[in-house]
Amino acid sequence: MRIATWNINSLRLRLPLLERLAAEAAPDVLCLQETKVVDDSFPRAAVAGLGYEHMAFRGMKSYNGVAILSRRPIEIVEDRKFCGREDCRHVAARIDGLDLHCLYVPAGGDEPDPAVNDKFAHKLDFLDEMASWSRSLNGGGRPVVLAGDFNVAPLETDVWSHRQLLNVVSHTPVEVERLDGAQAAGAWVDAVRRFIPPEVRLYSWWSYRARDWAASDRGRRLDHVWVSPDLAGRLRGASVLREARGWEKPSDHVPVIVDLAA
DNA sequence: ATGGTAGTTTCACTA
Repeated sequence: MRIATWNINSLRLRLPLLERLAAEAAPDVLCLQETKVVDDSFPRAAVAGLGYEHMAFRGMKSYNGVAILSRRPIEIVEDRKFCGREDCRHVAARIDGLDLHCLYVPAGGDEPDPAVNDKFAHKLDFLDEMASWSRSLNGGGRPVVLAGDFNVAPLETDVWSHRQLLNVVSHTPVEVERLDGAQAAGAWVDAVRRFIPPEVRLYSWWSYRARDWAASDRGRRLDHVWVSPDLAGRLRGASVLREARGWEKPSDHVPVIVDLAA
Protein backbone atom coordinates (compact mmCIF):
# COMPACT_ATOMS: atom_id res chain seq x y z
CA MET A 1 0.00 0.00 0.00
CA ARG A 2 1.37 3.38 -1.04
CA ILE A 3 0.30 6.22 1.25
CA ALA A 4 0.91 9.90 0.49
CA THR A 5 0.30 12.98 2.61
CA TRP A 6 0.11 16.43 1.08
CA ASN A 7 -0.87 19.87 2.29
CA ILE A 8 -2.45 20.88 -1.00
CA ASN A 9 -3.44 24.47 -0.09
CA SER A 10 -6.87 24.49 -1.81
CA LEU A 11 -8.03 21.22 -3.31
CA ARG A 12 -10.24 22.77 -5.97
CA LEU A 13 -7.50 25.05 -7.26
CA ARG A 14 -5.05 22.15 -7.48
CA LEU A 15 -7.10 19.36 -8.99
CA PRO A 16 -4.73 19.32 -12.00
CA LEU A 17 -1.81 18.74 -9.61
CA LEU A 18 -3.69 15.95 -7.88
CA GLU A 19 -4.14 14.34 -11.28
CA ARG A 20 -0.41 14.68 -11.94
CA LEU A 21 0.44 13.10 -8.59
CA ALA A 22 -1.94 10.23 -9.28
CA ALA A 23 -0.31 9.67 -12.67
CA GLU A 24 3.32 9.99 -11.56
CA ALA A 25 3.33 8.46 -8.07
CA ALA A 26 0.10 6.45 -8.05
CA PRO A 27 -0.57 6.45 -4.31
CA ASP A 28 -3.29 4.04 -3.17
CA VAL A 29 -4.32 6.39 -0.39
CA LEU A 30 -3.92 10.16 -0.09
CA CYS A 31 -4.15 12.30 3.05
CA LEU A 32 -4.78 15.94 2.19
CA GLN A 33 -4.65 19.03 4.39
CA GLU A 34 -5.80 22.61 3.77
CA THR A 35 -8.44 21.44 1.34
CA LYS A 36 -10.28 24.74 1.97
CA VAL A 37 -13.61 23.42 0.81
CA VAL A 38 -16.89 22.84 2.66
CA ASP A 39 -18.26 19.30 2.45
CA ASP A 40 -21.15 20.26 0.16
CA SER A 41 -18.69 21.57 -2.43
CA PHE A 42 -16.16 18.72 -2.20
CA PRO A 43 -15.16 17.78 -5.76
CA ARG A 44 -16.31 14.16 -5.42
CA ALA A 45 -16.72 13.47 -9.13
CA ALA A 46 -13.30 14.83 -10.09
CA VAL A 47 -11.61 12.86 -7.30
CA ALA A 48 -13.47 9.66 -8.20
CA GLY A 49 -12.47 10.23 -11.81
CA LEU A 50 -8.82 9.94 -10.76
CA GLY A 51 -9.51 6.50 -9.34
CA TYR A 52 -10.14 7.53 -5.73
CA GLU A 53 -13.72 6.38 -5.44
CA HIS A 54 -13.70 6.20 -1.66
CA MET A 55 -13.29 9.38 0.36
CA ALA A 56 -13.64 10.84 3.80
CA PHE A 57 -13.51 14.58 4.34
CA ARG A 58 -14.09 17.30 6.89
CA GLY A 59 -14.10 20.80 5.47
CA MET A 60 -15.00 24.34 6.45
CA LYS A 61 -15.13 27.68 4.72
CA SER A 62 -11.79 29.20 3.70
CA TYR A 63 -9.51 27.56 6.22
CA ASN A 64 -8.11 24.16 7.15
CA GLY A 65 -9.97 21.07 5.94
CA VAL A 66 -8.72 17.48 5.69
CA ALA A 67 -9.50 14.55 3.42
CA ILE A 68 -8.58 10.92 2.85
CA LEU A 69 -8.86 9.65 -0.73
CA SER A 70 -8.65 5.92 -1.34
CA ARG A 71 -8.67 3.42 -4.19
CA ARG A 72 -9.74 0.73 -1.71
CA PRO A 73 -13.02 0.78 0.23
CA ILE A 74 -13.18 2.75 3.45
CA GLU A 75 -14.65 0.75 6.31
CA ILE A 76 -15.03 3.30 9.11
CA VAL A 77 -14.76 7.11 9.24
CA GLU A 78 -14.17 9.16 12.37
CA ASP A 79 -13.04 12.59 13.41
CA ARG A 80 -11.86 14.17 16.61
CA LYS A 81 -12.50 17.73 17.69
CA PHE A 82 -9.03 18.58 18.95
CA CYS A 83 -8.95 21.31 21.60
CA GLY A 84 -12.75 21.24 21.61
CA ARG A 85 -12.88 23.03 18.27
CA GLU A 86 -14.71 22.10 15.10
CA ASP A 87 -11.99 23.39 12.83
CA CYS A 88 -11.55 20.37 10.55
CA ARG A 89 -8.03 19.31 11.46
CA HIS A 90 -8.59 15.56 11.72
CA VAL A 91 -10.28 12.74 9.87
CA ALA A 92 -9.59 9.01 10.14
CA ALA A 93 -10.47 6.08 7.91
CA ARG A 94 -10.06 2.33 8.25
CA ILE A 95 -8.76 0.84 4.99
CA ASP A 96 -7.83 -2.84 4.63
CA GLY A 97 -7.89 -3.15 8.41
CA LEU A 98 -5.45 -0.28 8.89
CA ASP A 99 -6.45 2.89 10.75
CA LEU A 100 -5.19 5.96 8.95
CA HIS A 101 -5.36 9.35 10.66
CA CYS A 102 -5.01 12.54 8.64
CA LEU A 103 -3.92 15.51 10.80
CA TYR A 104 -3.42 19.22 10.31
CA VAL A 105 -1.64 20.71 13.32
CA PRO A 106 -2.18 24.48 13.80
CA ALA A 107 0.63 26.56 12.29
CA GLY A 108 0.89 28.69 15.44
CA GLY A 109 1.25 32.25 14.15
CA ASP A 110 4.48 34.23 14.21
CA GLU A 111 5.31 34.89 17.87
CA PRO A 112 6.57 31.78 19.71
CA ASP A 113 5.15 32.84 23.06
CA PRO A 114 1.89 31.25 24.28
CA ALA A 115 1.35 34.11 26.75
CA VAL A 116 0.94 36.71 24.00
CA ASN A 117 0.01 34.56 20.99
CA ASP A 118 -3.20 32.53 21.23
CA LYS A 119 -2.36 30.66 18.03
CA PHE A 120 0.88 29.41 19.48
CA ALA A 121 -0.89 28.39 22.71
CA HIS A 122 -3.42 26.48 20.58
CA LYS A 123 -0.60 24.72 18.73
CA LEU A 124 1.05 23.59 21.97
CA ASP A 125 -2.29 22.41 23.35
CA PHE A 126 -2.98 20.50 20.14
CA LEU A 127 0.40 18.75 20.31
CA ASP A 128 -0.21 17.83 23.95
CA GLU A 129 -3.59 16.38 23.02
CA MET A 130 -1.91 14.45 20.20
CA ALA A 131 0.27 12.84 22.86
CA SER A 132 -2.53 11.77 25.21
CA TRP A 133 -4.89 10.76 22.41
CA SER A 134 -2.34 8.84 20.35
CA ARG A 135 -1.10 6.94 23.40
CA SER A 136 -4.56 5.39 23.64
CA LEU A 137 -4.60 4.51 19.93
CA ASN A 138 -1.73 2.13 20.22
CA GLY A 139 -1.91 -1.27 21.78
CA GLY A 140 -5.21 -2.10 20.16
CA GLY A 141 -3.51 -4.71 18.01
CA ARG A 142 -4.55 -2.88 14.86
CA PRO A 143 -1.96 -1.18 12.64
CA VAL A 144 -2.16 2.62 12.79
CA VAL A 145 -0.71 5.41 10.64
CA LEU A 146 -0.64 9.09 11.59
CA ALA A 147 0.04 11.32 8.61
CA GLY A 148 -0.22 14.99 7.90
CA ASP A 149 1.09 18.49 8.21
CA PHE A 150 2.40 18.52 11.78
CA ASN A 151 3.81 22.04 11.29
CA VAL A 152 6.94 21.18 13.29
CA ALA A 153 10.38 20.40 11.89
CA PRO A 154 11.88 18.36 14.74
CA LEU A 155 15.45 17.57 13.65
CA GLU A 156 18.32 19.95 13.01
CA THR A 157 18.47 18.51 9.49
CA ASP A 158 14.74 19.19 9.01
CA VAL A 159 15.46 22.91 8.51
CA TRP A 160 17.84 24.91 6.32
CA SER A 161 19.46 26.49 9.38
CA HIS A 162 18.95 25.11 12.86
CA ARG A 163 20.64 28.13 14.46
CA GLN A 164 18.63 30.73 12.53
CA LEU A 165 15.30 29.01 13.14
CA LEU A 166 15.63 28.32 16.86
CA ASN A 167 13.24 31.18 17.60
CA VAL A 168 11.06 30.74 14.51
CA VAL A 169 7.69 29.01 14.93
CA SER A 170 7.94 25.42 13.60
CA HIS A 171 11.41 24.75 14.99
CA THR A 172 11.45 26.23 18.53
CA PRO A 173 12.61 23.90 21.31
CA VAL A 174 9.22 24.03 23.03
CA GLU A 175 7.41 22.80 19.91
CA VAL A 176 9.99 20.14 19.16
CA GLU A 177 9.71 18.93 22.76
CA ARG A 178 5.91 18.68 22.42
CA LEU A 179 6.11 16.84 19.11
CA ASP A 180 8.76 14.48 20.49
CA GLY A 181 6.42 13.87 23.44
CA ALA A 182 3.58 12.94 21.11
CA GLN A 183 5.84 10.61 19.15
CA ALA A 184 7.12 8.94 22.29
CA ALA A 185 3.59 8.58 23.72
CA GLY A 186 2.62 6.08 21.04
CA ALA A 187 6.14 4.84 20.27
CA TRP A 188 5.41 6.12 16.75
CA VAL A 189 7.99 5.34 14.08
CA ASP A 190 9.01 8.20 11.78
CA ALA A 191 8.62 6.24 8.54
CA VAL A 192 10.50 8.68 6.32
CA ARG A 193 13.59 8.83 8.53
CA ARG A 194 13.78 5.02 8.39
CA PHE A 195 14.85 5.43 4.75
CA ILE A 196 16.37 8.91 4.62
CA PRO A 197 18.67 8.98 7.65
CA PRO A 198 18.59 11.86 10.15
CA GLU A 199 22.01 13.05 8.96
CA VAL A 200 20.54 13.94 5.57
CA ARG A 201 18.86 17.30 5.14
CA LEU A 202 15.24 16.91 4.11
CA TYR A 203 12.41 19.39 3.53
CA SER A 204 8.75 19.12 2.54
CA TRP A 205 7.85 22.84 2.52
CA TRP A 206 9.35 25.97 0.97
CA SER A 207 7.88 29.43 1.53
CA TYR A 208 6.04 31.16 -1.28
CA ARG A 209 7.92 34.30 -0.34
CA ALA A 210 11.30 33.25 -1.62
CA ARG A 211 12.34 34.85 -4.87
CA ASP A 212 13.63 31.46 -6.04
CA TRP A 213 12.65 28.60 -3.73
CA ALA A 214 15.02 26.08 -5.35
CA ALA A 215 18.06 28.37 -5.45
CA SER A 216 17.71 29.60 -1.85
CA ASP A 217 16.44 26.16 -0.72
CA ARG A 218 15.35 27.47 2.66
CA GLY A 219 12.96 24.63 3.39
CA ARG A 220 11.57 22.81 6.41
CA ARG A 221 10.28 19.25 6.94
CA LEU A 222 6.80 19.92 8.32
CA ASP A 223 4.93 16.92 6.87
CA HIS A 224 5.25 13.54 8.50
CA VAL A 225 4.12 9.92 8.39
CA TRP A 226 4.30 8.00 11.65
CA VAL A 227 3.47 4.29 11.89
CA SER A 228 2.71 2.10 14.86
CA PRO A 229 5.59 -0.16 16.00
CA ASP A 230 3.88 -3.29 14.63
CA LEU A 231 3.90 -1.69 11.17
CA ALA A 232 7.61 -0.88 11.14
CA GLY A 233 8.43 -4.28 9.71
CA ARG A 234 6.10 -3.66 6.78
CA LEU A 235 7.84 -0.41 5.72
CA ARG A 236 9.31 -0.77 2.24
CA GLY A 237 10.25 2.76 1.25
CA ALA A 238 9.69 6.50 1.65
CA SER A 239 10.28 9.61 -0.40
CA VAL A 240 9.56 13.32 -0.57
CA LEU A 241 8.45 14.57 -3.98
CA ARG A 242 10.58 17.71 -4.04
CA GLU A 243 9.95 18.27 -7.76
CA ALA A 244 6.27 18.98 -7.03
CA ARG A 245 7.30 22.36 -5.59
CA GLY A 246 8.27 23.31 -9.14
CA TRP A 247 4.97 22.29 -10.74
CA GLU A 248 2.75 24.96 -12.21
CA LYS A 249 0.77 26.83 -9.53
CA PRO A 250 2.25 24.65 -6.76
CA SER A 251 1.31 24.21 -3.14
CA ASP A 252 4.04 25.41 -0.78
CA HIS A 253 4.15 21.80 0.53
CA VAL A 254 5.10 18.70 -1.49
CA PRO A 255 3.77 15.14 -1.13
CA VAL A 256 5.46 12.75 1.29
CA ILE A 257 5.13 9.12 0.23
CA VAL A 258 5.47 5.89 2.22
CA ASP A 259 5.24 2.31 0.95
CA LEU A 260 3.94 -0.52 3.12
CA ALA A 261 4.06 -4.21 2.26
CA ALA A 262 0.62 -5.73 1.95
C1' DA B 1 15.50 44.21 11.00
C1' DT B 2 12.41 43.74 7.22
C1' DG B 3 9.58 42.02 3.73
C1' DG B 4 8.64 38.91 0.67
C1' DT B 5 3.77 35.40 -1.91
C1' DA B 6 -0.49 32.76 -2.08
C1' DG B 7 -5.41 31.51 -1.04
C1' DT B 8 -9.82 32.85 0.50
C1' DT B 9 -14.49 35.23 3.43
C1' DT B 10 -10.56 40.58 0.74
C1' DC B 11 -9.11 46.46 1.43
C1' DA B 12 -8.40 41.33 6.14
C1' DC B 13 -7.22 37.07 7.70
C1' DT B 14 -4.33 32.76 7.59
C1' DA B 15 -0.25 30.43 6.29
